[in-house]
Amino acid sequence: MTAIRGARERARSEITEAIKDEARKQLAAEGAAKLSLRAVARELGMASSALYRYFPSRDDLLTALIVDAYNALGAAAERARDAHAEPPAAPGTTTRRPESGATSRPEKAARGEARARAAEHALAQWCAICTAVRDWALAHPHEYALIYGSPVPGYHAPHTTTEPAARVGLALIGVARDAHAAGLLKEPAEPLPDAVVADALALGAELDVELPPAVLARLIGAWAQLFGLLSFELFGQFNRVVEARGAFFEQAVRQLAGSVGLVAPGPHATT
Amino acid sequence: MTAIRGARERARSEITEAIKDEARKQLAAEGAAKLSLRAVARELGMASSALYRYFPSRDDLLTALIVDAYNALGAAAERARDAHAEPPAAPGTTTRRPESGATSRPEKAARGEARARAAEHALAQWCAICTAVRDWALAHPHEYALIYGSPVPGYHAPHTTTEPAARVGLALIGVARDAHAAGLLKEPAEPLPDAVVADALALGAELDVELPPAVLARLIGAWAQLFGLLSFELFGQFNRVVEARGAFFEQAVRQLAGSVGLVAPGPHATT
DNA sequence: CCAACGCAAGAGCACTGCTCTCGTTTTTGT
DNA sequence: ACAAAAACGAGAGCAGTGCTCTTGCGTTGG
Repeated sequence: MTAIRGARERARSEITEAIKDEARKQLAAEGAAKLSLRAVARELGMASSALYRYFPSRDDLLTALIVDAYNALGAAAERARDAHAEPPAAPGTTTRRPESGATSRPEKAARGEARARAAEHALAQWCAICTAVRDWALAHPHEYALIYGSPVPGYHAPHTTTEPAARVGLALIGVARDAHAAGLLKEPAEPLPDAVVADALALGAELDVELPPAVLARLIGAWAQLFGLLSFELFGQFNRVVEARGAFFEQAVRQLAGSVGLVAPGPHATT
Repeated sequence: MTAIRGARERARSEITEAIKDEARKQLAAEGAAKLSLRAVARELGMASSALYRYFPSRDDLLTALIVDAYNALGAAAERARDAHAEPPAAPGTTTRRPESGATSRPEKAARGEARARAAEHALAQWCAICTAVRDWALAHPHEYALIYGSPVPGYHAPHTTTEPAARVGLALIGVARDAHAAGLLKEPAEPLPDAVVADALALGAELDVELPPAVLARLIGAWAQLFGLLSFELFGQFNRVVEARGAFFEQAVRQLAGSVGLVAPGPHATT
């Protein structure tokens, strides 16, 4: 059955993967523009024409690489988020504070401290996602350029790319959603154009996420700024302008978190 | 002299310009990747080899186009800024307010109103620059992709591009500088990493501009976000996410202005 | 006036994406 | 189990590319 007919299909998927691997290698070495089907075939020891059995055109190979890159980046972001997932109030796992007074402290203060810890957690998650995205981009600059640089000329993103492309955006929105559900989000009070509100509501409904339109709008802005910063850094726009790239990025990301309402709480009270 | 020997040189510069024009046409039609020297030569009725007398390689042609694009974009931004330049308190030019009471009003209130008007002007200038940049980008998407998309593979920006590339950034910084000089800038009080402060100070010294490091850092962030927004809009990342692109952009730009300290004053007082 | 230089044209090289054909191998239907 | 059908690999070939080299023509300057 699947084992017999699988022989071919497994060989096919293996070769497909080998082609993509070799293509990725050339991509990392020379960039998307210099990726050559013939060179890939040559390196794999097959005729160039045979490659067309696996990818009907060069653009299709690129599309496959794009999807993979989106998924790799999205996976990196989600991994960072999950590594900073909120621990379910397990005692003893985090920094144990002196419990000398037992429950003598007013419950309100304890709650406030828990809130502060949760808020800090949300902020850490936000920063972790952003840093993971940056790390991935720095490690795979050409793949980053492939997905966030100029689109290839005649190419219109097929539907298969839109879902992987949304993963980091969704991760960021998720952090905000959780914070909002926990009442940790300071909603910005600003007048919003009706059209923007409509877009935000539609987006919130489509993603099934409960967030004020203003927050959603700012999230999209933060999303764009995140990749604006990365594109500028990777594409050389920061040359002779920003030298401490990492520190600047960290700083900008924290400010970004603040702009969507994720505030870093002071030790006791947030002003 | 220059008129006689200019015969050749004028012909040369004319042909150079014709080549760039035709290249721009193909760029706008098909994108940078499909720009072909042979096609340009064909369209101009000359042998492809003749073209190499004017541009030693395809990358050099692209570089010339990049410089031109940076300059066109920068000029558009500066034009928008100058069109919204602060009128030198010429009476009768702006909305004339009723002077019934002559100088009966307290001087302090009049000054406050002038400050509010100036602040509004700075904000208008900021928004005008950003909108002009967006308009240019929407009108010349491929040229925008050429300068703010993925860099061409083997290509490292020569020194001639750095100056034109800085023009819109400088325009934005100029607005902030003027506002700061007029005492209209609300400096953000936030802890800044030392390395970022150092970069900001170095940049401020190099540009000879008096601005607090925090403002400069936020200006760079705003600069990156501006082009992050545009890249996302132009490269299709906003498909099925943001529909009211213009309104969203306007809104984001206003928020950006606020983040660098350019506050839109209320009719009488700023909270 | 003639050498020197700038210029245009053509041929040619190595490369690309892609198509078509032609055997071979593997899968599948009966 | 055998034949039909589908998938596959290799080669030749087409049109196109960037770029180099050589050749001849025209203008420029000593």
